[in-house]
Amino acid sequence: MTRKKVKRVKIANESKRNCVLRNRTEGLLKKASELSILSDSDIGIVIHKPGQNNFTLWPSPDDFRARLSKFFDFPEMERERKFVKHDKYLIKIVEEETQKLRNIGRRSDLREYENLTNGLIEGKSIYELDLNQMNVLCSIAEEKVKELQKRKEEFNDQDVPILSLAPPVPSVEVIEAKVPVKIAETADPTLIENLRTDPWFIETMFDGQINRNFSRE
Amino acid sequence: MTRKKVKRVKIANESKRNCVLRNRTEGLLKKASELSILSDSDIGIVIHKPGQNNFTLWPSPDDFRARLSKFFDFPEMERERKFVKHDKYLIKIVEEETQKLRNIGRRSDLREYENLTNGLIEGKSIYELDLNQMNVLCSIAEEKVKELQKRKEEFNDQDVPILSLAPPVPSVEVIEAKVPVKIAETADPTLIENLRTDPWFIETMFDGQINRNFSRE
DNA sequence: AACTATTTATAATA
DNA sequence: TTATTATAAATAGTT
Repeated sequence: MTRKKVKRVKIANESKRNCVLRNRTEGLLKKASELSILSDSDIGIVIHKPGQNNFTLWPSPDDFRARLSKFFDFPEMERERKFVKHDKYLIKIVEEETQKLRNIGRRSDLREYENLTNGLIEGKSIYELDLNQMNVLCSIAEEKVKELQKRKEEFNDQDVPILSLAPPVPSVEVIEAKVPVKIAETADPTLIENLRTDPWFIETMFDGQINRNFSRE
Repeated sequence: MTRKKVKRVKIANESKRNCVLRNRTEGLLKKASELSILSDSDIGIVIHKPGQNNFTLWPSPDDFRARLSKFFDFPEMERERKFVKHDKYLIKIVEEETQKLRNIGRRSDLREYENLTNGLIEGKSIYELDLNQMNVLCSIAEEKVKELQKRKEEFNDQDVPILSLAPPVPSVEVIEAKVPVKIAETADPTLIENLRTDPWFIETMFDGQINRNFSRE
């Protein structure tokens, strides 16, 4: 029974991760088959688990190659490769997250968070953030950590990789903040540096925004 | 609102078909994104609407190519291309269809139908069927047509492409039938020939069984 | 591999 | 297009 909403984070437990890979691959291929038939289009899918030398090609490798070569028969598309648009569902997820925060009845840095995520949608990388923006994100991230820790106590869930974010750090006042708010317990440079390189943090805050979708009318 | 169970047939109405393509493509990419993150694997998808010179690549074309080239870095896989296994979900769908027929309290040709679909699962093509097998399929197909016509009256559904199967034909006794049953109103050679080339029939009876899945452990 | 409580996807509609 | 929502389908945790 789907007891929890799915968290968009790599599953820590390996056997569970492989189980999800098997089950969801089947689901994905079914969806692809349906889409292909219903809308009369050709679809090719490749799935690879890094380090496994193990590939799934759908449909058969022959069909897959045929579909690919059709694409490569259009070399003029090369010139358009830079036309990249964002996946709609990712934008939607960010909007929903923002709305969720709003509903919790949030503080003044919410507006900054919104600006931030809008900027990210338009292509800003996490490495271009200024200190205050990073602090805002850290603040929100920390709340997420607390939520997760609480949930961990409730469910003894072993799949939430929150350990890398502990322990709590002392508070620091933010200098040169665009939005002059005091952000408690988040501005420690070590924590920020940890976060900058923490895959869980990046995926939690920015989900798959690095991934992009390409489509040409 | 999803008012109906989805039929695995090409949608006749063009604007609806395009709508489905848009909506379900988004869904498919979302699923792919989730699978990729949750199970820590690389996925590439190409979607092409024939005649449109319009390709969707996911993730970005660069990422997509990178994932592909990883695959082509394993030339020894060429030797294993013939190892093709059937999509589990297709086998499941056939089983469910068979079960549905069984539940309707079916006739003696059900066993033949089962043998038939088993054969198809093991690779037999629709063109290898003998006359009786074709008759059995036609018999069942005709019932499906009746169901569809009934449903059409109920819902005035313009998307069911059943016209090509009408009109009804006179009955013929089957010769050399493995299972000696008289199959009414189905054995007219013209109808059979029509069916053999009717895409709706092929897709309805055999769904996506032509599609195959390749996987190597 | 089967079950089922939930979440998620989506077909028709507005 | 976008939004809504009733229903169908997928699936996480469990057995």
